[in-house]
Amino acid sequence: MPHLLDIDYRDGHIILWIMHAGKCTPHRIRYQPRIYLECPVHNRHLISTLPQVRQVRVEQKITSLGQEPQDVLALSLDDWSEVFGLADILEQRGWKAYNVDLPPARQFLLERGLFPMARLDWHLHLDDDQQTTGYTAPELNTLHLDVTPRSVKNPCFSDPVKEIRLGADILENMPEADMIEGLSSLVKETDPDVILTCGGDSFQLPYLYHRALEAGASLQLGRQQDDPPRQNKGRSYFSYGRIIYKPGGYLLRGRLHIDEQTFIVREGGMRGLIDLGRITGIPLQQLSRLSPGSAVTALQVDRALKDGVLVPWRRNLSENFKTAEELLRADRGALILESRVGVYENIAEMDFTSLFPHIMVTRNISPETVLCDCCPDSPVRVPFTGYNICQQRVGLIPRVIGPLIKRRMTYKRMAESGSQEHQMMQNVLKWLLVTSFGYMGFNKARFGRIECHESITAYAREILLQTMELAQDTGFEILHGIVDSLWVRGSGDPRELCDLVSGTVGIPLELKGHYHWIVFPSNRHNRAGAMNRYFGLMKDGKLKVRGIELRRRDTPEFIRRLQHDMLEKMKCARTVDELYDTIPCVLDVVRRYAAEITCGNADPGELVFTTHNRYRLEDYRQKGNQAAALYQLQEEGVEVQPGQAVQYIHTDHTSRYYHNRVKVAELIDPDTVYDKKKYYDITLRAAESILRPFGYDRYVLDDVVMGSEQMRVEDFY
DNA sequence: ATCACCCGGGG
DNA sequence: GTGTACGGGTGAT
Repeated sequence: MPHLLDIDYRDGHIILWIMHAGKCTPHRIRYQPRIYLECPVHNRHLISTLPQVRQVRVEQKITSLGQEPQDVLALSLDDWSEVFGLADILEQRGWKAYNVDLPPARQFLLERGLFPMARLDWHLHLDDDQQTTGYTAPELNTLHLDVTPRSVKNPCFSDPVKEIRLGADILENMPEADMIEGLSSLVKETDPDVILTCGGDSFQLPYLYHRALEAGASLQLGRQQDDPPRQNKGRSYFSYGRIIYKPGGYLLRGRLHIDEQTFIVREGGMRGLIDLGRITGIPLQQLSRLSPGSAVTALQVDRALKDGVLVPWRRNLSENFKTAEELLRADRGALILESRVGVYENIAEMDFTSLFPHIMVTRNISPETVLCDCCPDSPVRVPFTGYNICQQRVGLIPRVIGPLIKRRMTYKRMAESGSQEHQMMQNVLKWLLVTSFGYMGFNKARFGRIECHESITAYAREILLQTMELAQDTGFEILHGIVDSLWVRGSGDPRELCDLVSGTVGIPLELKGHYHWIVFPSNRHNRAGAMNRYFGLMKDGKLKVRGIELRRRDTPEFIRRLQHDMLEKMKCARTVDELYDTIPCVLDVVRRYAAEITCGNADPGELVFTTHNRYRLEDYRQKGNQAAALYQLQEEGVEVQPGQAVQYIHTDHTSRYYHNRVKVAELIDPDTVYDKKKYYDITLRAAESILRPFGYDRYVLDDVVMGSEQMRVEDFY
């Protein structure tokens, strides 16, 4: 049966790319996309005289969640390219425009009930069910594309192409133009549905197009001539508390260019992407380049549109600064306990699965249900804040999240029998669920509202407190708790506690496992318990480590190995007593690594710190290591966007000139000498992170290490 | 001492 | 087309 591979909108036409019997062909359909306008109906004739507007109809639509339908104008457009200008003119008259940022391809799919990868009948009508989990994904002819420039060390666009690989075929040892045209014909012959690249958006494709231009070769990777590569400037944006650099996407016509270095593909694979494409209705090339937050928004938009709700056009979203009062209210997050510092055995860990999504669904949290106008006297109140919640109808968010939780559970069950594909699909859905919460508190989120965010964390705190109470009532002692997890000790059966809590709260509390031993270290500066660092050995033999250097992406490989090797020694212990017995071996590890550093034998490549700069060089107010590294790169003519990685090693930590304190990784050569004293200090600090609970801080460790090596501080100089 | 700046999540 | 708040760390001033 035919399947819908991709969809495109061009020159007033929708192009459906239909796969069937190993071939993929385009089908052009005339299509007039629509925008909606909230304005007095008598203006319809005036509006229909506007040049781009083909037709104006009156329709009943909901313009705001939770309101009743009202008359609005539906404007059919001949051409979408001027839509923003048109919407601008209309809004300047004081009317409100809707569905303006809903691309024509998506409108078309929604209208016909279609979605990417849907199975179609011979008349190109839907022969599939969008919500089912029991569909078969079509066979996709998939080839991997890789391009290598001549210079491997510092690849740049001026380097000629050395080698091109497409699937099993290799093009090399020929003039560059021949190689590029060879690729074009190879793609045409093998006719893949999907071209996979590893970082194709950030390097391979822009590089190939650039080389094709330089060499005067023609390059075509799509099933039709690709758009001349747009000036795909990457963007830097703020997400998950840090700046992320996102390259512009290189999309093909009639063939999918999927870059594996995107969040959704990395977490869900091709199979997870297809699954998400089906339920969001977003074409796969675009979808693969979205953040999970945008994907979940897409699901919400999809649900809203199907319910007859219009999507307001939001432009020029200025940074709205929160007032002090708002901040005070909003930042009451979920509950985090201070851990009880120490080394423990026989600890059980229990987690609520998808706590926040479950709260949204079971407590009916949605922008239109929290503080709704219809139930001001409802007895159901959000804890701590006292907000009322709608008792009349189920909110948009629960209607989206509920089925999503169910879908994930289905895949999770199927994954239990070892299906890798279902594992990937449940994994990517997990990320949608996780971000669906954060999005609530995002001031620019489409269906976000700070009171929802607040209500969810309020419920979460109440639930964790309630759980702690039940645990204590049934004879358990609480050692640590973070948001949705609890570490307890006691003679009772933790499984019974889980069942009791699950029943009382209405959200499943799961026994994550038991620990042979677990360590909750104190703060580095005082004796208080750290709230987010611990490590322990689970009874299934796995180490669980949080918060320490090992887990950080800026940590040098050398330090990561050190902590890994230390923990490997501790892994032999089954009890706290045995754990103390391993300490001499662990100290040996520290000695070995410290000696390697002080002898100058460590590999500088393993000492590299990898950080992601938040600002551009001129915006750094404090000239630290990042700024120094950026400075060196700038001297070399390398431009670094905020969010891109910067790598450096410490070369002279005490130098008077900040830009001499480090050396950027690109400039490391065989003569580069690292700062032994600095790295010795870093090594001991990393060791301390693990050993402090056993009485070894970095000064004690210094004695232990130096004593055995018969070394003196003078050896450094 | 205080401020600037980095990182974190799961399997 | 872009979750927050916050704790924990290091390093500069």
